[in-house]
Amino acid sequence: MKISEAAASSGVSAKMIRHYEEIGLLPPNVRRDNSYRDYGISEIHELRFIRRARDLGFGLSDIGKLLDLWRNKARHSFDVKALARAHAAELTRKISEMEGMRDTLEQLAKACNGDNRPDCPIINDLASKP
Amino acid sequence: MKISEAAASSGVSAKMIRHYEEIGLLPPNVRRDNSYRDYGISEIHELRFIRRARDLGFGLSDIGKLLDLWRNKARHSFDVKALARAHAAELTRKISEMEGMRDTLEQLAKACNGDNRPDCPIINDLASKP
DNA sequence: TCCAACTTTACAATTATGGGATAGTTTACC
DNA sequence: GGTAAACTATCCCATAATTGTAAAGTTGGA
Repeated sequence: MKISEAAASSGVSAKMIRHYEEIGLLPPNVRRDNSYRDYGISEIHELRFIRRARDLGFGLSDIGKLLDLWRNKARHSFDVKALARAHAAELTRKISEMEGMRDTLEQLAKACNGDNRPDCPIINDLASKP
Repeated sequence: MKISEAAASSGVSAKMIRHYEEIGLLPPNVRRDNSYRDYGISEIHELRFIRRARDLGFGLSDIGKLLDLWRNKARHSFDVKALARAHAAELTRKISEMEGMRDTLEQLAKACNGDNRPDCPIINDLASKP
């Protein structure tokens, strides 16, 4: 299977497949005589694994660890669980942070007339906070 | 006031002050004879404005627009409000996305034994989603 | 005067992805 | 068989915001 087919059936762009290979997330691909990369079913599975992990917000560093665990049949599920929980906690932290921003913004926007005059609590807040 | 003092009293690092100047967010700073940048009260206020906007998650492009509005005494508050609401909506969108990730992860983690055995619903999910 | 602490500029790294250029290869069609 | 479209390869650049580092010049106090 050529790279564009692998991309289509994994949901990872050809550009990214090459990139993941370059940074060592994927092992160097065997080339055919024409120097084209060649992909089989197992590579497609790896790419889908990466794609799903990306969709869940994992960073490439975590994905590398998850791939190692996946490949390791002697893995301990608590290692996987720890990675998942740590990432979930980080997501929760970011969510809280963003909720704080959004709530502040909504509060300020609610207090803003939104008319043709210049007076605006939003600008005032930005300008006056020490 | 030298740059490190401006940094200390605005909460924006010296590095970032120079960067904001370079990308045009701040006007070119008047230099003293020694080529050192010199800051006064009004510059500190601008820097604090930027810092507060960053704390609310605005991107530098939006911050540029907000600074223009702030400087423009003939501004219309609805322009400010529109920026704030658009950013709040974007935050909400990202929050939802991340909540989805987190909830999926927590659900999978809950179903994972987290013991010494390899079986793990998290890995299974990553490996099996098409 | 000398040294520490500062400032300057310039360049690189980070994270993950996309865009483009150029050169070589395959494939489909005539 | 030849030609053109479509593909692949590699390389460099760009994004957004921030930090780090290095080299060279400046200040200020002992």
